[in-house]
Amino acid sequence: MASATPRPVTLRQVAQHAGVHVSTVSRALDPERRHLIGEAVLARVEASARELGFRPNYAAASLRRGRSMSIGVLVPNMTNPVMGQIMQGAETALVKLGYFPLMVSMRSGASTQLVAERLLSQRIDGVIVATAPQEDVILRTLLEAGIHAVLVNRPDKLGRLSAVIGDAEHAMALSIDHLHALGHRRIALLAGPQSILSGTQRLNAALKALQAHKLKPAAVGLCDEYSRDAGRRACLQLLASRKSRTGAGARFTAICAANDILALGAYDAMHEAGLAIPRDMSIVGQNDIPLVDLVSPPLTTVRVQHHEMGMQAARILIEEIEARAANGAAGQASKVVLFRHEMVVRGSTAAPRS
Amino acid sequence: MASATPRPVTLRQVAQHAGVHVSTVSRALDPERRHLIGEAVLARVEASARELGFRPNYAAASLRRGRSMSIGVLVPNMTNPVMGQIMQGAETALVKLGYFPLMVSMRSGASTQLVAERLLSQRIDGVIVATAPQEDVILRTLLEAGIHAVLVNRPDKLGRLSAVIGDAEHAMALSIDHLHALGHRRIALLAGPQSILSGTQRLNAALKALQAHKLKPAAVGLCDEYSRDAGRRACLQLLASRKSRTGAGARFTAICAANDILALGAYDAMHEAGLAIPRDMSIVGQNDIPLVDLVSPPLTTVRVQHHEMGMQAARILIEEIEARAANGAAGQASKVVLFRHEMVVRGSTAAPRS
DNA sequence: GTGAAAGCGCTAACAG
DNA sequence: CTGTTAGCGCTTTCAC
Repeated sequence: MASATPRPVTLRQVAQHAGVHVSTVSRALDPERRHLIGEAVLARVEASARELGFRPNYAAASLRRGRSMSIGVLVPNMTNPVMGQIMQGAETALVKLGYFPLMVSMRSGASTQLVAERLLSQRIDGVIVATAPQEDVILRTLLEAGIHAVLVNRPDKLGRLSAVIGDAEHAMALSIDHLHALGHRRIALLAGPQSILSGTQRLNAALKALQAHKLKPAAVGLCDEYSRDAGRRACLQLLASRKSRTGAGARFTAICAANDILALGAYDAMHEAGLAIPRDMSIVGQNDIPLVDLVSPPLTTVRVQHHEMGMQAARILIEEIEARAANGAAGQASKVVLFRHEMVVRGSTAAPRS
Repeated sequence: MASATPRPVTLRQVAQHAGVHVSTVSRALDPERRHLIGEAVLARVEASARELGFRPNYAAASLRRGRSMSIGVLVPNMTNPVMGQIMQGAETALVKLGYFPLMVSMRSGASTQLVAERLLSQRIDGVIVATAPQEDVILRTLLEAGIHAVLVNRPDKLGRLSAVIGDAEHAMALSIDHLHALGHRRIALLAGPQSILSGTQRLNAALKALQAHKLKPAAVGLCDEYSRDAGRRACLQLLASRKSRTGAGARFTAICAANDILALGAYDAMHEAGLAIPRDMSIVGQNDIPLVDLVSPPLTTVRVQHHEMGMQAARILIEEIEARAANGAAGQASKVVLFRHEMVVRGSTAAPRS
C-alpha cells in the first residue's frame, strides 16, 4: 500500500532504458520529426516509452518552445446550453488540431482583470471569445498582450478580428420558405423588441424573405420583450384584429415568430382562442432552445449550429496563429464567417386548410 | 504598426528594473513568502512588476515546483445544463482556491485513452469526475498515475474516493411533503425504469417518504424509460385503473413523478383525459430542467443544486490534495457528501378539491 | 533580508 | 542519423 504518488517518467529515463540520448527520444516521440530517426532505434524508443508509461510534460515543452499549445475559450457562463455547444465545438476542433482548450467563464467570481491575468499567465497562444461586448476589458487586455483572438456570435466593431456569427437573414428565410413551401401565403410575423439589434434585424430579414416570394406580412405583432407572455398578448391582439377586419390580408394561416419563447406564447394564445396547431394555424419559432421538442405539438423551428460555430472559430484561430508564426505578423485579413442555419421541422407546421 | 508579439516580461527583467536579485523578486511576488522581504524592497519590486506588466509564467513555475496547480474537470459533455452548472461551480471554487480548472469532455471526439493522456501530460494535481461509471477507463488510468479524484453525482462503488452526490431520499421527501402539506392523501407515483439505479432509488425514497406520513401510494405507474411518452402511457394506464376500481386508494388527487420529463408526460395524459392541472390533479416533477417553468402550468419540481455540488467537490478535492501533500499519503478517509435539494413551487400543484 | 547557484523536463541549434 | 550543449523562467536550497 501507500503508493506515494509515483513520480512521472521523464524523457531521460526513457533514453536510459532504450540506451540512446534524450534528444533522440524527443525526436522519436514527435510525429513531426520521427522520420529523422532510424527504424530500429525508433522501435526501441517507442517500446521503452510504452513500457515505462511515459507522458510528455507539457509544462516543460511550453517553457522551452515558448508556445503553450493551449487556447483560451472565454464564455459569459457555462450553464447556458448555447455556450455549452460553442465550448464543445471548440474543444473538438482544438483537440484534433493538437491544442488544449482552457475554458474560462466570467461567472467565476473573479474580477474581469483577474480572468485576463489568469489566461495570460497560462501563456495561451490564442483565445476564442464568446462573451458579450460589454466585457471587452478582457479582450482589450489580451489583445494588448499580443494574444490572437477570434470572436464567436458577435462581430468585431473595429473589423480587426475574425468572427464567426449567425446569419439572421438566412435564418428567417428558412422559416418563411418553409411556410411558403407548405402553401401558406398569408403569414403573420411575431417580432421581438425593436429596441435591440436582433429584434430589428430579424424583422427586416423576415420582411425581405417574404418579399422574395412577392408577399407582404398579413400582420405584424410587436412584442415588447422576449417573454412567453409578451408573445401571447401580441398574438391575441393579432387574432382580434383578424376578426374585426375582413380584408384578405388579415386572415393569416401561419405565424412566424422571432424566437422560440415568443412562439410558445403564440401556443398559449391559440389555446385561449380555441384554435388547434397546426390544423388551424402553423407556428414556427427560431433558435431551437432545449425542450421545445417536448411541447405539444413539438415546435418547428430553426437551429443555430453553435457547435459548428465553435469548431469553425477554433479552426480559423489556429490557422491564423500558425500563419502568423510562419509569415510574421504581416497584414492578415480578418474573416467574417456567416453561419448557415438549419430548419428543424416538427409538429407545429402543416399545409393550410384549403 | 507590426507589433510583433511583445515577448512576455520575465522575473529577471523585473529584478533588473528594481535593482535586486531574481530570487528576491520571486519571494516578493509570492503572498506566502513576501513577509521575508524588507518593506522598501517589496514596494520597489511591486512597482517594477506593475510598471513592466509582469505576469508569472505558470509553465515555468509548474516545472520547477512539480505541481501544476491545475485540476481536471471531467464531464460527459458540455452542452448539458447540469454539467454546465457543475463546471461553473467547480470553476468558481477552484479559482478562489488558487487553482486552474481544465474542463475536458468525453465528447471531444478523442478516444477515452487520449483524454486521459492529455490530462496526465498537463500534470494535473487532481481531477473532479462527473462522467458516468461506464467511462471508468479514464478514471482508472488517472488513479494509477496517482492523481487524486473526487466524484460528482455518482458514488464510488469501491468506497475509496470521496463523492458529492444528490440525496434522493431528501429530494423525494420534499415532493411528498409538499403534496401532503397541500392536503393530498391519495398520491400516485410515476416511477422511472427499475433497471437503472436512480429509478429504484427514487421509488424507494418516495415510498419511504409516504410511509413517514403513514401513507401508501394510491397507485404506482412504472415507466420503461425516461421519456415523455413513457410518462404519458403509464399515466393513462393509472387513470384507466382509477375508473375501473372503486376503492379509495385508486382515486388519487396528485402525481409524484420521478423526473420532470415523466411529469410532462403526465401533463399530456391529463390533457387527453380532459383533466385540468392543478384543479383536478396536482403534478410534481423532479430535477427542474430548463424550460419547465415555461410549460402551462409551470411545473412544480425539486431542484438539485448542481452548482453547489461542483463547488463542494472542488473544495473537498483541494483539501484532500493539500492534506496529502502535508501528511503524506497516509490513510485518508473518503467522504461522501449528500447534497440537499430545494423545492421549487410553481403552478402545477394546489390543494385537492374537497 | 538578500544573493548565488542549481536544476525541474524538455527542445533546438550545432556538431559529427 | 544521433549526440552534445545550452538554456526556457521559475523556485529553492544554501550561503552570507
